[in-house]
Amino acid sequence: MTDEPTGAVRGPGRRPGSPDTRAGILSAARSLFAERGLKGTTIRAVAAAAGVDPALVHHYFGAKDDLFLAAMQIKVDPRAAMAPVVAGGADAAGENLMRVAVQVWDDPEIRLSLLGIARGVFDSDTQSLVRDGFLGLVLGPVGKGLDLDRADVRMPLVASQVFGFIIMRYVLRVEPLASMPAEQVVATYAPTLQRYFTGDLP
Amino acid sequence: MTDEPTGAVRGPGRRPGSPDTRAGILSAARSLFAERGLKGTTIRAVAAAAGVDPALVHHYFGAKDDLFLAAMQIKVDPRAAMAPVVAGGADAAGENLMRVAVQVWDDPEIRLSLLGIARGVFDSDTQSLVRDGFLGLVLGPVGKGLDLDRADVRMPLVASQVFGFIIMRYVLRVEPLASMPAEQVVATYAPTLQRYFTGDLP
DNA sequence: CGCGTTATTCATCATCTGTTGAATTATGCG
DNA sequence: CGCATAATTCAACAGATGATGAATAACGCG
Repeated sequence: MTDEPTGAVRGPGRRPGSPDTRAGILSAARSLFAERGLKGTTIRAVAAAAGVDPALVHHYFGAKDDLFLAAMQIKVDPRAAMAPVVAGGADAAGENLMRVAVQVWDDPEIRLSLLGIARGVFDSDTQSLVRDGFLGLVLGPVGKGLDLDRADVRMPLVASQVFGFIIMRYVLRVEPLASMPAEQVVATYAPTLQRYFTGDLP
Repeated sequence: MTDEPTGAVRGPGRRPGSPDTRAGILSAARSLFAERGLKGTTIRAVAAAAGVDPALVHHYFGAKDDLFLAAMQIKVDPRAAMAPVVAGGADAAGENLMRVAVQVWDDPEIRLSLLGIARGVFDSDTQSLVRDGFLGLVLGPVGKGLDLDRADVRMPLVASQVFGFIIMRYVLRVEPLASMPAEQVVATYAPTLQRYFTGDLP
């Protein structure tokens, strides 16, 4: 019969050619943490989503909080992330933000960290964890004398404003997310947002 | 000696003149749910905050989800809540919203339901619970033919936008909430918000 | 090949959590 | 007063959860 011993590898011991289990766990953790928050996500659920044993999660990442912090580590240079927005000067910032916003919205990793805070998906303890890690990421270079100005802080603030609207409509189900004219929303906000970049707003 | 048997009432049985235990439980539940979310709040924590036994919580409210829904029940007539905003017509809406916004921000009960959704404090399961209860509250009268227009839906949408900014600064600790010029923020947004009420925005 | 190292699972523990049922005391109605 | 009813606590259970340590299998270097 077509009895291929494919899959169903049982018992302990190293697996033959497993690609990158560590990345798989991180990916699964990101999705689940973003969806259900810290307390709502169990190590077992992460392990199941990654197709591994819960013990392996601990083996790689230690305690649950450590896994969470690891999942929050997005490798985005704030200066680079800011560049496409401020390209063309303050005049184009509003319009540029529109494209960046849609981009970020479609990027699960960035969305997790930015929106994770903006949405406040997490309980207060978790928010402290995220905030500290995020502030370290965004403001860290400043502390190291890299001469970033406040625009780096403005980006997540402004972006969260834009996304807040979208999220709000999504949560309230005023209309499905699929039919959401994100561009239109951002364009509407652009004049106000632009003033952030010109410095007219605190 | 001054040995008053005040407090420290041990053992089962009815307590002498307990004021309103049920309300105390609800109040504690509101605070904790707002602070830590559904999954982050335990029945034991609610009971401890209310100074009663966990079993009593179940006795009054049944399952945890039932308690949560009970805690979400805010007795606010959306038409009445909307009135001070739309008073004076669309021209004054932006300014009126400023006062209402500050009011709502200071009202823990309203804040819990409105911001609870806006912040997305809760996991996805919880959000469904909240959303259903909230939509029932806001849109229920419409279903019953009370002829509310979309302004009732706009209010939480707009308010969440305003509050979203405040929350964002609070979470990121750009500056402490106490020194936040809420009026200035709302005033800044007023022109855009106003267009919601005049119907220029979807 | 031999052997240390790494990857992986299994079984298990201690703890926390939601929930229940019995026991106990006050209240109020007749 | 006597007794049903409501209020309240205690003890306990079953399930889930974070975490650990031993066992096992593949890998890679000499």
